[in-house]
Amino acid sequence: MEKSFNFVELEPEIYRLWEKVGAFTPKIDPKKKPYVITMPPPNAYDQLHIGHALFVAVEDIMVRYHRLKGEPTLWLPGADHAGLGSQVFFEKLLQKERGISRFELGREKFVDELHKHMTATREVMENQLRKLGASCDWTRKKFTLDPDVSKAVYYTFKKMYDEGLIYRGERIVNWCSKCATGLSDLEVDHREVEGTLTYVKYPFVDGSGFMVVATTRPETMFGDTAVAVNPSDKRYKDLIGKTLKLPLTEREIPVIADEVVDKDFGTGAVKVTPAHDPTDFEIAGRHNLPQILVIDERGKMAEIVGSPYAGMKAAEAREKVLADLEKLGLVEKQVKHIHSVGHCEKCGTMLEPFVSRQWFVKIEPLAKPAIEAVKTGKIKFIPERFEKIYFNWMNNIRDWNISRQVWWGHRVPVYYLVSDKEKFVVAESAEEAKISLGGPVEQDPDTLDTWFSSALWPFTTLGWPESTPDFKYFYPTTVMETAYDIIFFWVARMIMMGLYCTGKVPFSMVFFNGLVRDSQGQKISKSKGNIVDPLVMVEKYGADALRMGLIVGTAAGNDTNVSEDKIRAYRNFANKIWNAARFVTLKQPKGVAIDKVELNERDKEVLKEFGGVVGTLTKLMEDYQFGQAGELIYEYFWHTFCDKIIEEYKNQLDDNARSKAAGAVLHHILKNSLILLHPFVPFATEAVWQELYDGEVITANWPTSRPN
RNA sequence: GGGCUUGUAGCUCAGUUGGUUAGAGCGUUCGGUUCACAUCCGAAAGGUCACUGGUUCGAGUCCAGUCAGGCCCACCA
Repeated sequence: MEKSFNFVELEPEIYRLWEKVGAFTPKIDPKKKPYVITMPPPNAYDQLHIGHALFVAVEDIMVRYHRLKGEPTLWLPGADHAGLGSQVFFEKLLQKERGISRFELGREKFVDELHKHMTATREVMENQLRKLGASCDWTRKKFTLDPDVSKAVYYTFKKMYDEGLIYRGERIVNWCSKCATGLSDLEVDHREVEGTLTYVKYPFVDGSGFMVVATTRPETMFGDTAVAVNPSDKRYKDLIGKTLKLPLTEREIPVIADEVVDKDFGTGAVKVTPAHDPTDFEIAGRHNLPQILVIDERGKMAEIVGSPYAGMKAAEAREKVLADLEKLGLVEKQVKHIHSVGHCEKCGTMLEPFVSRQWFVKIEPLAKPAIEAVKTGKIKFIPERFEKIYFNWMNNIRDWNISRQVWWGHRVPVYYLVSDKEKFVVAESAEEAKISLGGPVEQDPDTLDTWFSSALWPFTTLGWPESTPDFKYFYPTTVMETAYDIIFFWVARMIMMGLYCTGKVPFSMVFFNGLVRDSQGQKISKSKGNIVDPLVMVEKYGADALRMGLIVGTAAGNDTNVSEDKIRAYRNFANKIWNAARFVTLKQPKGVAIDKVELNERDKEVLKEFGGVVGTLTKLMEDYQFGQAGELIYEYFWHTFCDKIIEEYKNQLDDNARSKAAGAVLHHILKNSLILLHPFVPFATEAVWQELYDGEVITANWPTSRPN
C-alpha cells in the first residue's frame, strides 16, 4: 500500500467499480421492504454548489446505511427542467454568445436548442454527483421533460380539470413585467420599501367639496372605479352613494362601503383599482365594479389612459401624474411610508398586481387530507418543528396559479378551436382535442409552473400512472430529504398531489437539511465572494473529507457552516483510516476470525467496547442523527482504536504466543469499522477494503452489536 | 400584523425522552515522535451553558418572563 490515501486517483476508480458491480441498483425482493429516496432533482443546467453537496452527503449516508443493512435500497436520481430559471439563463447565454433574443430565435427553435443545451449540461451535473460519491441508481434516472413524465403531467392536469380541481380564471396575479409572466404567491419576495403616501383630493361632481384618498401609487388612478370607506366610519356615513369626478379623466366614480377598509389608515377612504390591486379586485367583485387595465404586461401605461401618459413606464407616469395633480391643487400632502412590496424572486423586479387569464389549482380540497396525513403521523417530519410551519401555511393556503407565460416547460394541455377561440378542451394530445372539438386546434401558449411537475415527482419517476413493477414495489417511498426552504414549494405540494393522484402518502418521512453557510455563518453568495465550490474541495481534499466536513457537527433542520479548515481536518481522517489499515496489514496481511483464536480478558474487553460502539452508532443512525453518528465513529476509530488499541497491541503482533489473537482482534475491529465508516467515508473505506478483504464494502453486512 | 427559531470554549457549531468530571473542528501553550499516518502522539489553558424566576432529589436540557439576534409567512391602500 502507498503511504497515503491517494483520493485523486482512487475515488473515480472506486466509483467505477461500484457501477461495474451494479451496487447501486436494488434487487426487487417481494419479501423485503425497500428503502427508497427520490433525489431532489438539481436543475439540469446547474453546476453543483455546496448545498447540493450537503444533500448528497445526507442522502448517501441514508442509502448506504440501509443498503448495508441488507434492504433493497433505491436512490433515484433526476434532473429538473426548471422552467423560468432555465429560460432566463438561456436567454442570457443567447444574448451573450449570439447577440439575439429568444423572440428573434422563435419559440420552437428556442425550446429545441435549450433542450440540446441541457442534455449536455445535465451530463456535467450528473458527473459532479458521481464525484461526490452519490450511490444512486443511474439505470433509473429521470428528467422532468422525459416523455413518460410529461405524459403523467398532462394526465394529471386533465384529471384535475375534469374533477373541477383546475379552473381557468380572470384573476389578479403577481406579474413580473421583466419576465413577462404571472407567478404564484410563493414566488413573490416581499421586501420593505420606503415609499411615499400621497393624499389626493377627489372632487364631488356636485361641487360639494372633496374626498381625500391616500395612495402609494397615484399612476394607477386611471384604473379607479370607486372610492371605498368602511361602513361603520361615521365621518363618511353620509357620503356613501355620492359620485366623484376622477381627476385627470372624464370619468365619474361612486363612493362605496366595504368592510375591508381600515378606518385608521390614511384618511379612511381608499381608491379602488380592481385591475391592479388584489384587495381592490375583491372589493370590485363584491360591488360589481368594472376593471380597467391601465398598465400593460411590460410595465407600461396602457393606450386607454390616453395622452400624455400612455406608453410611459409606470414610474415615469407616477411623476407626471403627481406633477399634474399638483398643478390642479389636488395634492393635499405627501408623507414617507414604509411598506412591503412584492418583488420577482428570479429577477428582483418590482411586481405588478395584474388581472389576467390564468389556470389555477383549487387547493383547499387537496390541502385537507394533506394536513391530516401529517397530523396523524402518516408522514413524520424531522425535525418536528417543521410540522408547525407546515400547518400554519396549509391552513391559510390560497389557490395556486400554475400557468406561466414562459416557453420552457410542460405546455398547458389545453386546445382552442382555431375558428372560435372561446371553445376549448383539455386533452392529453392535439389529436384528441381535434376530434373532440371537430376542427383545427391551437394549443394554449402557456406552460406549467415547474413545481407542478415537481409535485408529482415521487411517483412519475416510478412510472405512474402506469402500474409498473417499480411503482408497485417502491411506492410509497420512504424518505424525502430536502432543504427546509422549499417546504411549501415542494414538500407540501408533493404531499397534496401524492394523496390526490395515488391515494397514498408519497413518503413516510421528510428529513429537512439546513442551508450551508460560510465559516462565519454568512449566507453564501457570488456577490459576497464567499463561494465554497464543492468540486474544488473534492479536488483538494477528496469527496470523503468534504462529506464529513458537511455532516459532523450539524443537526437536522439547522443551518451548517463549512470552512476549508474543517474539510482539511477530515482529509487527515481519511488518511488516518488508510494508514491504520496499512499498519495492521504490514504486520499481518489477513487476520484470522476471532472465533478461531484464543482471546484473553483484555481482548474480550476491547471487543465488548467495540460492540458498544456498534450499538450506539446503530441507534443514532436509526434516529437519523448523522452528525452525532459521524462524530462518534470518528472519535472511536481515531482516538480509541488507533491511539489506544493499536498502540497497545503493536508489540504483541510480533510475539508468537499472542500474534494470532492480537491480529484477529485488530482485523475484526478494522474490518467492521470500515463498514461502520462507509456511509460517511465511502471512498477511503472501499479503497482499504479492496486492499485487504474480499468483495466490496458497499455491499457488506452492517455489524450487530454483539462481537461474535 | 402572525408564526418559527437562536443565544454553550477565542471563532464556527454539536449536545432528542432532565441524571455523574459539558463536547468537536479550527486557534493558543508546553513536551515528544519523525521506519503506520501529506504528519502524528501526549498534556494544558480556556465555559456563571444570555439574564431573572419557577418545576424537580437533580436543568444547558422542562415552564414563564426579560434582553439581544436570525428566519418565514402576510391583500393594510
